[in-house]
Amino acid sequence: MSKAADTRMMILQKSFELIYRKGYQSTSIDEIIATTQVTKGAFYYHFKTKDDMGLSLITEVLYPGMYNVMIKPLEEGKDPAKDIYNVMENLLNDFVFFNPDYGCPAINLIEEMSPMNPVFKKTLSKLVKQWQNAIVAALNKGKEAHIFTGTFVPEEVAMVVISGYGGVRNIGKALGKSSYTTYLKGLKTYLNKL
Amino acid sequence: MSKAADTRMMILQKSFELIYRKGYQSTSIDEIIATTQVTKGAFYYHFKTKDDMGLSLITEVLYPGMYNVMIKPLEEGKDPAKDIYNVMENLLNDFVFFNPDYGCPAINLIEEMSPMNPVFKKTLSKLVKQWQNAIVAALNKGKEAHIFTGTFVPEEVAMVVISGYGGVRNIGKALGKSSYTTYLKGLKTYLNKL
DNA sequence: GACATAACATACTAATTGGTATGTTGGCAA
DNA sequence: TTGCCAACATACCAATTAGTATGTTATGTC
Repeated sequence: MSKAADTRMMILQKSFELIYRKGYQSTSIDEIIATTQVTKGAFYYHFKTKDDMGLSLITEVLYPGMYNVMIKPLEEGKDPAKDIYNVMENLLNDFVFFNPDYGCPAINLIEEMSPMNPVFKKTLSKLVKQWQNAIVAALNKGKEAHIFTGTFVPEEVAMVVISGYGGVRNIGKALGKSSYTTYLKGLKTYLNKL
Repeated sequence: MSKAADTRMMILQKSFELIYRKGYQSTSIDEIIATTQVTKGAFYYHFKTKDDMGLSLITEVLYPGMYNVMIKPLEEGKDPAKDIYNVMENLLNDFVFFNPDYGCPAINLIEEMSPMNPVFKKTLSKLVKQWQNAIVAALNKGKEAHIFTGTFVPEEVAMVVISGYGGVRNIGKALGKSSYTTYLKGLKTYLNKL
């Protein structure tokens, strides 16, 4: 990677951390260049506008990171109920970078930016749809393998699961990490009844 | 109500609408006084700071409004599973003031303000806890009346339900109102299996 | 080593922010 | 009718915002 690409990626990563903790609109360019030790000229050489940087951040940092944790395990796994639960537990408990106080960077951005900016909305909705598709595909694979006892609509289960994640990330900001534990127990019971 | 109290409440309600659509930090005092036709002097006569207004907004506008829709029906109802579903459907579909694009004002404020301001966090967490308690109480009443066939932990079910709401309000911002419909179907199936 | 351009650096700007200082006015008690 | 204070109104301010104009320096190519 060239030095310029290094600089660019460094700006994106540090910005990602700042925005994760403070929100997109509340993170100023001045603060970003202060923490990255990069000058304003350098910043605007790499990114046309703040939103250009924000969108690059989603596609180049958030997107790949989320794919590895939220989607890949579902594509590779064999027992959907267990796989979904493990993905969720991994997301909620094992990511030390993800703090209950600050929630999930993807959920935060959806919350803040979807109503403000249609380009953000579209970019972020892709992420949600991909997760949704991965969960539905996993459940359908499980159905074909006859490992479920009841009947259910995979799309509906996927929506309940995804919403649960987004919501517990939100509730966790107010009530703390104990929300995660309680939610995970409830999720396990739910998935086992499928 | 005195004229001064009228002015104060009018500021709170108009601010509530603005903040609901734009977020708390992105809604400026200047914009509030422009839409309320109230001068800056009047605003700062009624509220010490912006945060003072924000907190008043939560306790005096958001809180009472949410109580009527989220908690009261559960206290009065007889069939918890049905009651919980009805509250949710009512919240998601019947409130014309609540737009999928802008989500839920309470959830939005939790998302944005809990990490930034401990006073907001505490004030908002009360709202969540009250809803949680109401759901748990309703489920326990149902258990005593032996209307459930399975066994479950009410606290866990409450967390799954609350999280589901917060999450689908989030996802809905990205994917639109169809998320609500799918989620509600999944929720109904879930509640019927209790 | 000359030259071009990529990769930055510095200094500025106009607009917006929350908040304040200092007014003015309307209504009610004495 | 006078005096007083609640309830506003106006004019300002320092700090911060995203973005720009105009530099300088590093780096690869011939």
